[in-house]
Amino acid sequence: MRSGRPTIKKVASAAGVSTQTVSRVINERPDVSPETRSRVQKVIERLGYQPSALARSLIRQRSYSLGIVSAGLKYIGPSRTLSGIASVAEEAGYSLLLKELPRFDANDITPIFRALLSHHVDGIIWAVPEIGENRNWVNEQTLDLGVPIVYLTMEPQAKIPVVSIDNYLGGKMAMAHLLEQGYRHIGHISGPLDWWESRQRMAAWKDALKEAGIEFHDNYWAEGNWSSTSGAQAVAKLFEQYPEMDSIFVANDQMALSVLQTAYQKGIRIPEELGIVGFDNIAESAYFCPPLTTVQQDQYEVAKVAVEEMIKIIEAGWQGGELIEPKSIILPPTLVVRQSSMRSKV
Amino acid sequence: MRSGRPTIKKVASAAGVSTQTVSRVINERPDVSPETRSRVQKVIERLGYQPSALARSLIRQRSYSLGIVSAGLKYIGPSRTLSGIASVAEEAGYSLLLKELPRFDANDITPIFRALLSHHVDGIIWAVPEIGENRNWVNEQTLDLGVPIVYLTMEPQAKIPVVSIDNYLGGKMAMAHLLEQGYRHIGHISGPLDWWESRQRMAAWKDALKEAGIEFHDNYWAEGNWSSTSGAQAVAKLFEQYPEMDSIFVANDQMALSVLQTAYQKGIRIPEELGIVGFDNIAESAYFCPPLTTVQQDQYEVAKVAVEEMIKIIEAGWQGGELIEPKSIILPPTLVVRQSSMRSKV
DNA sequence: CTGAAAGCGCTAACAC
DNA sequence: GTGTTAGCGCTTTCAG
Repeated sequence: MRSGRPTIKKVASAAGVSTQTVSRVINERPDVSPETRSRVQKVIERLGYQPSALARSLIRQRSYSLGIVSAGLKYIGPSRTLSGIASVAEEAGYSLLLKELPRFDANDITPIFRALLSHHVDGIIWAVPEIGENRNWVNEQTLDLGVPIVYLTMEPQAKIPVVSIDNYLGGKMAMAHLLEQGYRHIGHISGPLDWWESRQRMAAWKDALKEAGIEFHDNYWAEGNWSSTSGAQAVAKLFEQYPEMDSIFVANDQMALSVLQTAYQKGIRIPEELGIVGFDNIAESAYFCPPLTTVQQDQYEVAKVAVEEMIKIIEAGWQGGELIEPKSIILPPTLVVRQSSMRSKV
Repeated sequence: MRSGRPTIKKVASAAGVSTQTVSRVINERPDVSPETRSRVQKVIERLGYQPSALARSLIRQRSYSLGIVSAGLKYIGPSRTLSGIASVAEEAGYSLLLKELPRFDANDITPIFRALLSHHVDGIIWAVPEIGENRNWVNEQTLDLGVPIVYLTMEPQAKIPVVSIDNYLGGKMAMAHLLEQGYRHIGHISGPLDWWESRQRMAAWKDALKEAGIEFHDNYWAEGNWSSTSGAQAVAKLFEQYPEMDSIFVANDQMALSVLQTAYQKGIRIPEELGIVGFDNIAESAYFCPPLTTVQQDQYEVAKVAVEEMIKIIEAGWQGGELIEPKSIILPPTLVVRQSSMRSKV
């Protein structure tokens, strides 16, 4: 069988004290005599004793662990977010229990919550983008889990803590830049419109056109599904539907990549004949041909803020003080200007 | 305070039975009368009772949870691996405790193990690539954690369970393809040479040259650090050092991307004047200009095999049967041929 | 078939 | 300062 980790009992008997005294030592309580303390310390070292987080969680009714629900980890966005969550949580002394949804639009979330709660997590970070109906449960009355939830990437709502990038603002920044560069026939390749983020980015495009006094037509945009493949199809459609088009605001970098490829194949010069702005600033986009102008979202910052918010809520609830009024936090993206949109060299 | 989840006691008293009867019901033991069972079931439903995984782990000395140690989650490789681990573990009924190392070459792994063990994980999957000295501890005598460890992406060793892609074979496949296409002056851009994977890929390049009777010179290769930026520098160096070069085997797709960009800027035609093969098959590589030939590693499969192996070891150890002889599992990659290396159109 | 008692590893509350 | 008792939520004997 297993070698068996030492328990508090073993340490106690090896040091010739009671388990309570050992407990006091490992919790750094003041009421232990220096001699006893150091004697116990030595035994702990020698035996390589490590207190059981499980037993502690049970008795303290506090686990110092967070449940993280994620989806699409094989994509770069979600994994960057997770990476941020992991490092910030680590630093704050929280462990992470990870659950990945099999699909973005997974509806049956009950087992997820059950599993997380059965491990007594102190809070849950819902790091799944808002898509279609996949947030319907948020306001259900039955949703009293007894632990706080912080949501990432969803439409801010009253009484719910949400942390997200301002996708609308990002779209506006992209559009302002294109307009400033003198482009007037700006097309749009959107993400799937059941995604909240897609709709935000598209709304920014529409509003920017309107505000610039440019007429809008349904031929001016096409829907993709974030993949490069869908981007290639969307841009082909746009070239047909909108021949005067002189630039495109593309809802992510992967799709923008295939726009560049298509333009290259057709001999269309970028940025002279066609300006391109993407969204996300993936690592590769600085090395596209030509380098891609794009809206950068700082996923790490989102994660950091989310974890900090989570911990704040947990501590507040636990100290019995009045509960924190849940608030939404929307972070601004930044525009990274590169060659693909620099028509007017300054 | 918290609403407080119902405990087995509450269920028991609400159903008018003892706690073990409830226990028997939730564990689907046969020795409960149908009437009692259904009565208890109903109370469980009504109260939304969920047994505490913590308490269970404590008493069963078995947590059904795995510790996953990862690094560089913001990169696509590690996150694809994690994604695979998450879904396979989920399916097998195991929870995941995630720890991310702050750096790839983090040396102080003791706190990681302590944290994981304090949560009574049944096993640990070490999903950190082998770099420099970061595996020195593997064979230390002190490393008797009492739980099995499965290692990903490292040099197979006796008595240690390792799951990895065959990087050497991948390199050989890339080289065989280039040679078959008639390229003879094949350069190499390696990853950082303290990475085991880099060395494997580079060794394949060298050996393939040798086997093809092509002389080798130190001017024929340059070292990168996986990033596109480093790839740009490396290829610039190669063009200088090795003017006759007619093709390059690049150790990952990101660096290959900047080779394509450089060639484009210099007006070098690909694949006619310069053949390129990458490694990884990231999603974007099919949309590079031109589309990139590359060696595909199936990270998901690696993850799947690793989790299955882990569970096998756990179950074997737990059932008291003789321990499984640890074995290494090396999976073959596949070659994805695209335009960047298709000099001889068939 | 069902319940009572003991205990997983730890800590809170009280004694001494 | 230190030990004793009780109990977190559950399961495992062992009676009945």
